[in-house]
Amino acid sequence: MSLRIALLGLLVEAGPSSGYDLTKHFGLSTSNVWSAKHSQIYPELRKMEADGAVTAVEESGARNKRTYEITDGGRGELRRWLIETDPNRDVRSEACLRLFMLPLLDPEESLPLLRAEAAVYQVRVNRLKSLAESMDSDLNRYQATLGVLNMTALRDWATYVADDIERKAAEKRA
Amino acid sequence: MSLRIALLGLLVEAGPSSGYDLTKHFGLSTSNVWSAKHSQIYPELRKMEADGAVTAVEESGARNKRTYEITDGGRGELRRWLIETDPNRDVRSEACLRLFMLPLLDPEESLPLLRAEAAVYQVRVNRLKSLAESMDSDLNRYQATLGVLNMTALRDWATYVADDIERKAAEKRA
DNA sequence: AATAGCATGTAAGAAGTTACATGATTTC
DNA sequence: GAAATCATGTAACTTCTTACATGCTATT
Repeated sequence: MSLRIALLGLLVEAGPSSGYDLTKHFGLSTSNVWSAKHSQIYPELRKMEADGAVTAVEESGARNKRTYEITDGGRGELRRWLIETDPNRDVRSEACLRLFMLPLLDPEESLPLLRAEAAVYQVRVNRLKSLAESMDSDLNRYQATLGVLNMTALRDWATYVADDIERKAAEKRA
Repeated sequence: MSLRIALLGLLVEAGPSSGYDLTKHFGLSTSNVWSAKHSQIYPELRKMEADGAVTAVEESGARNKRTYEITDGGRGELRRWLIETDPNRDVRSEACLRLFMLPLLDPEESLPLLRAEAAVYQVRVNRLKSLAESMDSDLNRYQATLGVLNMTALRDWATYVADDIERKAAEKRA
C-alpha cells in the first residue's frame, strides 16, 4: 500500500511522470521516508493503471517511454488514505538500528564510528538546508525541512552519545 | 540481515531471552528503528541457532519455552557488522510518508490532521523522556534518547507546517 | 469458569531486493 | 567510439505480514 500511496503523492506533486522519473524521486528527499527500486515501481504502475488510479501515455518516439498521470480516482484514493487511515508507526531504518547498537562496542571502537555518523548527518543537514532554501513550492520546502529536522536529530544524538562516552572514559582513567 | 542483527543486539543487551521476550522488545523502544512480528522472529532464531550464532535451552517445564543466548560467534558477527558495514541509509516509515504528503490536502483538511500528529508525537516525547530517566543502563538511556530526539523532530515539523499553513490561509483571507 | 497473558509455531501471500536483460541517446 | 544516462522490463529469491493453529498458567 505504501508504495502505491507514495507514487500517487509524487504524481500529484510532480505532475505527469515516467517510471524512471519516479524512481529518481526515491533517491532524493523522498528516500527519507520511503524508497523503492525501479523493479518494484514499474510493475506497480502497471497495476495502478489496470485499477484506474493512473493513466499512461506511451511515447511514439524512439525511447520507449510511458508517462503516467494520476486520475480523479487516484486523487480520491490518496485523499481518503491521508484522511482516514491510521498509519503504521513502525520505522525501519538500518542506519538507525546500527546507531542504536553502536554503544555496545568498546569506547575505542564506538567513538570514531559515532563521530563519523555525526559527520554523515551533518553533511545531510547542510545539503537539505540548501535544498529547502532553493525550493519554490511550499510542499517541497516542507519535505526538505522534515529531512533537515530528522537528520539534525541523528547528528545531535551521535554527538551527545560520543561526548557522554568520552566523558565517562576520561572519568574512569582519572 | 537487519532482523538478525537486531536480535543479536537485543540478546547482548537483555541477556538470554525467549522469542516471546524478543518479540516484546520490538514493541518498545526498538520499534523506533526496526520491528518484526513473532512469526518472523521464531524461524529466524531457529536459523541463527543452526548457524551457531545463538544457543538454545529448552525448558522442561509445562510451558514450552526456549531461551536463546548469544554465542562468541554471534558476538563476533555483530561486532563485525557494526564496524565494517556501511549501512543502508534508506528509511521506511509509513507515518512519515503520510506526514510528508499531508500538505497536499486543503488547509481545512490538513490542519487538524497536522495538529493531531503533533499531539501524537508529543505524547511519545513525554513517554520516552520519562523512560530515558528511569533507565539504569547507559545503553538503554541512549536508545530512549534517540527516540526522544526523533519524536521531537516530528512534533516540531508538524507544528511548524501547521503554523505556516495557518498563517498563509489567514494572509489569503485578509 | 472465563479472560488475559504466556509461549510457540506454520502456511499463504504480499512486498521488496538483486541480478539479468535490452536498447536508445547524449556528451566527451 | 566510449561512457554516461535515459528508459523499461522480468525472474528468482528473500523478507515481511496476515491469518490460522495450539495449549498452558495466572488472575478475577
